[in-house]
Amino acid sequence: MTQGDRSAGKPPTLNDVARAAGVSRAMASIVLRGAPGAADETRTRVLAAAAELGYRRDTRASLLRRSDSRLIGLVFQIESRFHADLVAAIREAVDAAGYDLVLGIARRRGHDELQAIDMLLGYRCDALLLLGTSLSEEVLAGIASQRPVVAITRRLSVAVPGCDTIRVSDREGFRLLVDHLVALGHRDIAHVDGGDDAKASDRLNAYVLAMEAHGLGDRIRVYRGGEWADEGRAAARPIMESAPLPTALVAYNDDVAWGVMGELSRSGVRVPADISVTGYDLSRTWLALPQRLTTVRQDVDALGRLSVARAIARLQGGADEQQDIVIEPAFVPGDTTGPPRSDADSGAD
Amino acid sequence: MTQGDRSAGKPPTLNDVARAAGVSRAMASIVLRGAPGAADETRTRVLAAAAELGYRRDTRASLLRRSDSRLIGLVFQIESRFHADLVAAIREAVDAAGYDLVLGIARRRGHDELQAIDMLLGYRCDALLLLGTSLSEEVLAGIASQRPVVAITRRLSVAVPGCDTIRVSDREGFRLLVDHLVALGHRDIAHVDGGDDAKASDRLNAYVLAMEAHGLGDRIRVYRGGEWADEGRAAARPIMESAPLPTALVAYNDDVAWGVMGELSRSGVRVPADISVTGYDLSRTWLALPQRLTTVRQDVDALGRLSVARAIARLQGGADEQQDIVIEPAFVPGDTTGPPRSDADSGAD
DNA sequence: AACGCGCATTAGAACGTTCTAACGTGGATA
DNA sequence: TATCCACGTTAGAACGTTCTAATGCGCGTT
Repeated sequence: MTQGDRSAGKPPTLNDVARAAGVSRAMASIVLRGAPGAADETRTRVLAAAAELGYRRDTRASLLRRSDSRLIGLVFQIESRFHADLVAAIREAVDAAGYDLVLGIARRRGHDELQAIDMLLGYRCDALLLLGTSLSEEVLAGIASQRPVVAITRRLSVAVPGCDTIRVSDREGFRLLVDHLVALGHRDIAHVDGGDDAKASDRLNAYVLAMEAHGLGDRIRVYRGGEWADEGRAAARPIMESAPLPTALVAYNDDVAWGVMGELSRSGVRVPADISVTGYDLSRTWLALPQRLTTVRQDVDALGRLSVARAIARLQGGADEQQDIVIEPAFVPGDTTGPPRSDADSGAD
Repeated sequence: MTQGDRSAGKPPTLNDVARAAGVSRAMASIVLRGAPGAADETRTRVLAAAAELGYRRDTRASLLRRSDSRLIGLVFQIESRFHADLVAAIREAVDAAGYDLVLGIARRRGHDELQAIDMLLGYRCDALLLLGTSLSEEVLAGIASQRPVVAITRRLSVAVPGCDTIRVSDREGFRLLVDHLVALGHRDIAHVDGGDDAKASDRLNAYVLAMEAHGLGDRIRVYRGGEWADEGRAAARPIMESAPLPTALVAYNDDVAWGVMGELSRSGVRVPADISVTGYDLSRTWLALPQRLTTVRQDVDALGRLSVARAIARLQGGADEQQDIVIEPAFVPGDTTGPPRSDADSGAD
């Protein structure tokens, strides 16, 4: 009674359970972690004692002692709708694999992405998943030398040992969008780009390639956008001030597309009557709206499943060669695209 | 050379740093944690050694040994836009207070909220913040008996020792909305409720009270909604089939409002010409859209700051009485509300 | 009867950190 | 000169778990 005052605030420990069940601490550990090597009778006795005491394993101690942490770290941007969808999918996959997920938040402007990674490394996560990271290949190499890294929706310009990537083919995605618009009769198709975002140049190139494939190289026009809806809104003014208004806009992603459309709408420009707009991602959030955005679906479930699988493959060894997994996108028709206005300079030259 | 192969995968430990700096492990610990009691010369020497080796403190061990974990756990719904805003604000406040944040995801249908809490308790967080929890007072009491809990945007029907709450006054919020609509000339103001969500009955009551305050008790009408945009969309059909169409809808939150509006729009009902709609929350996401939702702002920065402050006050003791913090909401006019159509039965009786 | 094997169980070390209690040392005070 | 104190420093225990190696035991085989 005078020793081991469990009655107080301290949560019960493995020792308490062992004592209550009349076994050694080691035995209690074996039972509670479901390891083989305990008699059925003992097992039930220990479990009963644990339940009785309200025992809960101390994760800190467990992680410290374990050889493999079975912990996967994930850095994402809390403000991104697309990231939210992806995090949910990843969580599912990580659960299914029997791992635990530790979340690190990177805020919108991404200055603290490194801080989040630092925290995850502090927990000694087995592997790191980075969502839409904007870190340089050099920095990534430094991190990947410590833990396996999977960069999701990111392409590397230089191979980084220990760092795999997984992404949807932007080239294919933008080809689908431009094909669609061209089929509708558009030629003046402009791009609202991703600004400083990591994937911006990829998607810009994809847009350029798609345009050139249709012989529209001279119609290429790019407006500065960004990653977020308000950056899309900011792009509306220069667009509306353009001499011949483009008849279609291919935006960097869904959020930017909605931002542009919002501002255009406010100025009386109608979508798709006056101008067609496309997005990229298929974020679930926007599905509630009356208008369905013509966009390209990045399959978050597949991205989640495959990235987790890749990380675990690394951990279990025998997967040392750097991989760049590419998923094919799917075109999703909506009602923000239509034929160009007849008074637009469709086939002027 | 044969002992302590730091060159291998193992990250350097405090022992390695101490050895490299020629001090004891305890001294290295003091320096690296910025504790007082080390000579300046020693301090620089240890820091240099740590930097040289690329030392990073092992959070697991540190947490295990520390008396106070300085860890605050937060459970939120990854799919909620409003939660995303709030998480960002909380993160800010937790950072500022010198604590660390551990995130637990509850998925949309909330079945795994307990699982997330379990995980946070496993890390022995000092305190728990629960966002829009749907747990019963009984379950909350069980958790709050172990750690201080702050339930955010939640009201308790029974006082739960150890569990504080913080919320925006729904009563005041709905009063503002109904006042606004009545001032515009509306009388047939219906409510699209929160379905099974925890706050649903609170807001329903708030709506009823506001209606009665205007002598509109006989005009009270409630449609089943929910917490999410698609539940709002599902509410559109019964609304449109109503005998006299309500001239205004007060929705449970922004997401539901957008869902309802989306479906109404698709059916040719125009907002606000044919029907006025209001939301609740002021989620940042929707600000990009051309239409500004008339809604009520829940100040996420204040909610975040105050809830963290409350949790920390509990931890530092002397704050044992249960608190129910209420913040006043702010009316945010938008363009989804306007005067009712003249052919509606405005003053029929 | 001696041996080997599989099984349940346990003592004790280990994980990397922080805390407690002590130590030595120099300088100021009595 | 003896005493005290502040300060920098350290040895060693502690946190709660898991891992390693060993122990005892019953049973079938040689």
